[in-house]
Amino acid sequence: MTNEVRLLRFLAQDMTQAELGKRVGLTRQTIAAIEQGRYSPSLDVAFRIAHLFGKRVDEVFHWQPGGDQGMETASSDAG
Amino acid sequence: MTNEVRLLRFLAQDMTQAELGKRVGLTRQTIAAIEQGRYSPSLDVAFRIAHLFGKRVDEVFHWQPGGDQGMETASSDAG
DNA sequence: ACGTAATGTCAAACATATATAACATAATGT
DNA sequence: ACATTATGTTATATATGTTTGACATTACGT
Repeated sequence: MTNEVRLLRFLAQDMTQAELGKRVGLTRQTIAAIEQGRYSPSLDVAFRIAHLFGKRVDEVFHWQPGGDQGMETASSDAG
Repeated sequence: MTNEVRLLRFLAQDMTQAELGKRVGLTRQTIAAIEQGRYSPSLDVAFRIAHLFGKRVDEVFHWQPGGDQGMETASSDAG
């Protein structure tokens, strides 16, 4: 699970980690950890960050099936 | 934070909570709790569920700014 | 009436996200 | 040289997601 948080932060007038954290209700340490992919945030936090940058969650956070586990699509069963 | 999991599960050949849980790597209790909005899942789980139904995260989980806290948009600061 | 499948719900344990506090470095300005 | 700002990083504590095990209800088929 990678993300564009750091890039988006630079594009938003070089917003600092502390400033971003303050705006979305997180600490700067948590922002740093998220940017480095040390863990994936909660869905709620993902929505807050994406909304702040005017993006969709999937535009900010990039997930790949099997990047963690392996599983199929619902349609792969029906069709 | 509401979601369409239950609806999507019915549309997918009446998949059971247990079956959905098995496919995305969760227990049926966790699926039930998520459907009822008792808590919002992790971003990873949200991606797995959305992917299973061939939807985007924001199509499955509906979040509203201020539904939990109050905060602004990045552009609301710039102009 | 009985068994089974699907769901709701609860309590306790466990895993992970997040906060807080502290210390470190590099870059900037005085 | 010194202070300040932004960031990286660690340890510990707290909050919350998730699992496991159990028990209850409803609906269906026999």
